[in-house]
Amino acid sequence: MPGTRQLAKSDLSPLTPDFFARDTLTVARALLGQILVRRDDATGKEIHCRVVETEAYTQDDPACHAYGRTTGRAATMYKRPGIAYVYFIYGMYHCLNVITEPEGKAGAVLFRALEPLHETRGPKKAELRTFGPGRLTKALDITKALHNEIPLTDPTQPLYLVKGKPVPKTQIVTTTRIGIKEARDYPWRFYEQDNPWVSVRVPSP
DNA sequence: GTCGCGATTTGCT
DNA sequence: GCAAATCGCGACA
Repeated sequence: MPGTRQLAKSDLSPLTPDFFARDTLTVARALLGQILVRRDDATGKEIHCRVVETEAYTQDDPACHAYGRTTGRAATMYKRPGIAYVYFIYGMYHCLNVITEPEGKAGAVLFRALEPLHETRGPKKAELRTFGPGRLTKALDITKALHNEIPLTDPTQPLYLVKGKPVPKTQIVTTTRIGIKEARDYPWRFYEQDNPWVSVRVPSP
């Protein structure tokens, strides 16, 4: 269909396992600007969100669930790159991560904030409250029971990632992670500068 | 089996 | 600013 403004198929191409089978910090930055798709199979409706804030967790990182552990929930972090790691926290919230590094090496990126692409109102009045790791899973109905360990590289899944426009390096803010005791000083949180959907911004000078 | 606490959010002081 | 909500997981017995 020449001349139409319909999205080209390549615009919806999923991220591949190769994208995730890299250094966790690289993936955490590269994920900014990519698109998370949530499909409701009952209605066929899809919600598309840009990734605007991430955090990295690695095997050698004292704040990581897989630090010194290979069993229990930590086992997920050693599995195939590109699958989801969803855990339940504080008795009421789920957190969404994607597994990184080659299989056998633990690593994950936590999704901390998303920008819903068809949300017309700002974060404060938004129907979809997708800023903050606990809020975004609630807004998109993401749960451990339904979504843990599903491949986010597979568009037949109700939750998956497709290619977006990467956020340029100059627009990425690098800072410390939120809500952890260990390794508080690691600069392993990344977000898109000036994006209103970011959960916690570094105080401006 | 029991205990303490967490990659959070909200509401109240 | 601070504490409550609320339960799975990991540590220890």
